[in-house]
Amino acid sequence: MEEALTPRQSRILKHIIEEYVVTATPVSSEAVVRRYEPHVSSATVRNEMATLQDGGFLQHPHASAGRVPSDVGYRHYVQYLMGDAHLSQTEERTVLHQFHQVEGDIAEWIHLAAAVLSSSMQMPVVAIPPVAHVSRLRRLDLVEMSPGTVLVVVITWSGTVRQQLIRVEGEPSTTLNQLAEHLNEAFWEQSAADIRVIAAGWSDAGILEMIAHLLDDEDRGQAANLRIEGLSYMAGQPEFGTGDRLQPIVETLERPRTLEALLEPLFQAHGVYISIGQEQPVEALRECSVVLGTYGRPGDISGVVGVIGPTRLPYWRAVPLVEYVAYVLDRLLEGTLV
Amino acid sequence: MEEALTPRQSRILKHIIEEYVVTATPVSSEAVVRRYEPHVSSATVRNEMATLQDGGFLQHPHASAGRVPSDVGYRHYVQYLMGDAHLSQTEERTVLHQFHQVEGDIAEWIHLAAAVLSSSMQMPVVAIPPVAHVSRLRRLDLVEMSPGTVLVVVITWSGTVRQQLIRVEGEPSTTLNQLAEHLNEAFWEQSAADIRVIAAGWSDAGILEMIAHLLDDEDRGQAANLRIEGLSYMAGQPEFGTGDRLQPIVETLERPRTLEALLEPLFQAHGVYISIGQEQPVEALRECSVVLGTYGRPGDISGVVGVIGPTRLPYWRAVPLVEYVAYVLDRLLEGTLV
DNA sequence: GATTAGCACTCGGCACCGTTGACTGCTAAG
DNA sequence: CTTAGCAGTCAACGGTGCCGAGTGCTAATC
Repeated sequence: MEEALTPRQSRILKHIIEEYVVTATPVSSEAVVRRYEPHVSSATVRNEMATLQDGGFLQHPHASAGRVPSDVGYRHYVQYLMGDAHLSQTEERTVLHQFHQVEGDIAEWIHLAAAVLSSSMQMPVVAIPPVAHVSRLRRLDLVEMSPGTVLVVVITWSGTVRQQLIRVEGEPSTTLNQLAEHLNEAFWEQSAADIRVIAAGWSDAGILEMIAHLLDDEDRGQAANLRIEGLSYMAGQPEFGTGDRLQPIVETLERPRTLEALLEPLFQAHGVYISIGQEQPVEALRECSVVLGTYGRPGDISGVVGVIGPTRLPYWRAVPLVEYVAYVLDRLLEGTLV
Repeated sequence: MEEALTPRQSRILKHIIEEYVVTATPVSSEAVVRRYEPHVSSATVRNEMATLQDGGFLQHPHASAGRVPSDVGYRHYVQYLMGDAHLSQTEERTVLHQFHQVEGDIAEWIHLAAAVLSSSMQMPVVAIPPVAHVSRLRRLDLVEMSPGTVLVVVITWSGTVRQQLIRVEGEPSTTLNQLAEHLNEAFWEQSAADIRVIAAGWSDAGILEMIAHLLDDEDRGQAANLRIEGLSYMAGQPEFGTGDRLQPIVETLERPRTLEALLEPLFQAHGVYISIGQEQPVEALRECSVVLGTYGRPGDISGVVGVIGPTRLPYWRAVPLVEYVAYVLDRLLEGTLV
């Protein structure tokens, strides 16, 4: 274990990070003195920077360049140096106001959350609508689309709606409503597992399996609903300027599977979660960081919103913003938006 | 108007395009002779190439480079030179087989169509689920989510499901099912316009307007459902290798509005539609081409699938592939998949 | 008249190179 | 512990010259 940082070292690290995040170029000792620490000489700062580098907080691209924060440096920053920033009153009001506009529409919530985050951060965004840990049936509908084809619509406890077409052998359509009513009574508030248990000793197991499957689907259904927006912002980042650097990252972000893996731990946790560079489980995102926030009730109905960017991302803005958007979604989900 | 092309000029143009699409580098007269026209000398080909250039079919990046097809050249190619390529039997079977796997699930159809196209073409893909020109109500559901909050679920004639939360003043929930039943009877097969007319002379206009709005939504709802996938492939294209070229394009493709504009004409038409480079209405896509296919019944229920890439795209593969995928979706939509 | 060989010409790309300037690390003095 | 001073390092930059790919033209040939 290294020595703890002196107050001045902490300050210098903080300055370097905040400078580098903005300029995207290595920070020199001169720059630190000029902009932040005018009472010491650049030589002093150089000594401190060398110490910080030994501690693993900074990197040195080459001899005649300034310093760049390392993943460890960023981690230290978000844990000890950043403080807990908040949005300003007016910013909070602006965000809230936008959500007021779409109060009723679940699908729009998550869309808007993505839009707010990505336009404000100028970075890609992931947003997952509220999904239930264990889905229970709230309502079932059977609608005849054409002779022999029935649309099964399942509404889950969390308000997600899923549908699937199935074919049936020529049954009189009058039965359909009655059948739906019957199933609704029988399986109200049941989970996929429950339904499967009952289905075992049932004659018409086919449609029940389908219903159970649709409920299942929601559990692992983040993939379907998981949406990433603002990928174009990645192309604007100087570290990913060339196509060959950019392509694997965008490809990874487009694939729902890897994102799912990225978000997996979140469904247990609560609050804001930050993963920086190498900490990432996903290989291709080794030069990226994510700031994620959960909303809803962990283990029950919950979702995730967050931003993704290069490790050089303005954590001090991302964290409070994600925090606040998650908070608003939380309240929306509780139906208590004032 | 220029002279019509001689057969040999046509052949050379065709060769140059097919070569350039694969190699992405200007094609020299020597290359044409070597690979395609061994019975004439390079000087002859040069003369023909000069003529083609005068006709506007080719471009000449600089004096010591080969020729590159122009937009006019590509247009000529797809109209007269390409012929009507088809997928091989085995390719068709492969595609069909994949669709068999997900026969029941509407949402999966369009997803799969996108996956098939983008993985086969290695290019971005747009895919719009079937939307109705005029949506009619097939079924309505009212589900109480929590006291005072009701989820309105609308199933349209084309099988799209849309939902929205509304708040109501403390009404006994027993009425809710009856109310839904009542509304279902009253508005079965009605369009948004119809409902609005009736709503005018009705006491409880709020919920009716909501229902009408959800039906409206589907009309302009392409935006919500419009999905573009495989953006990462754009980063792999040599013409968009640098971030500053790539960014405006990806940004444009991510914005549903501009895509909608791009697809607008399609909802009237039928068959495969090709737009090349400058022909595009969208400014930022001046160096891109799209190959789009419609499925469904034009003017009624229809959707669009297609690929987007640099003008240098393998039209001879894109066209039959899009054609076939659209054809399969067509049949799926008719419920006649064998 | 169409084709072709031959040749001069053009121009982008690349490697090379010295210069510049931005920073650092070190040392020795304060 | 701090600081001034200085030598050392290295990326970036602009210039130069060469190479080679590929053309356009011309004159000879079929």
